[in-house]
Amino acid sequence: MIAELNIKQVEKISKALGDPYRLKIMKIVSQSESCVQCCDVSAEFHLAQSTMSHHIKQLIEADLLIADKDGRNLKFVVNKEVCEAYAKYISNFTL
Amino acid sequence: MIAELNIKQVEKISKALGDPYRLKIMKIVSQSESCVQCCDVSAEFHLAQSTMSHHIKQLIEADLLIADKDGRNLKFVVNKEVCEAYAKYISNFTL
DNA sequence: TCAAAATATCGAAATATTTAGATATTTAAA
DNA sequence: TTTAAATATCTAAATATTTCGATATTTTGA
Repeated sequence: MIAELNIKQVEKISKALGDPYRLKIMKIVSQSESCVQCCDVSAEFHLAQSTMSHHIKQLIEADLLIADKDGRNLKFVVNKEVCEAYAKYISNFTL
Repeated sequence: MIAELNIKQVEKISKALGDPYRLKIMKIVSQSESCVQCCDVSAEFHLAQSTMSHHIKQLIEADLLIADKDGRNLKFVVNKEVCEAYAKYISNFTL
């Protein structure tokens, strides 16, 4: 269980989510049964490979995705704890 | 009750939250008992008035704050429904 | 070992965001 | 009615982000 996000983390997560491609990546990963790889996600977009790599890196650095290098592939899943902690932080604005 | 946010709205809200000043504004407004005004918030930051105005505008345009012009003041409160809808959208990444 | 696949990194151009100062607008109060 | 207060808008500079192409790295498979 993640304690609480600090404001710097919330800023970074918000920034990571403030892009249409990265939001779609989150959706794809979250809706997939198993781990997803970069090349799976890339196939869905008309973006250069280096651009995709950059977007995915931002999601990983914001801790929204957990990545695991598997051979020459990079697999990832949604970091549920961080998503929940972030959602909770936002919800607290309504108290 | 707000139906569901679409991805464009989520992107806009995330962008609005991806800035330290705007996050602090949300915190101040959410923690205040009553309505808050621009000049109250401005007092907390070392930013030009035009810059504050710009930040607040972004929060209002993202529907995170509801503003109400009261004489020469602009009062605002947190838009709880939108915050909840946004938090829910994020939470759904963990399903 | 060599070639191909998957991803990462670097450099640079294009675009977007942040910020402040100057000025405008609107309203309240003297 | 004049002045001051609160906020908004415009412009331009500074900074950050997005994107791509080229190249590097790592690993698998022939």
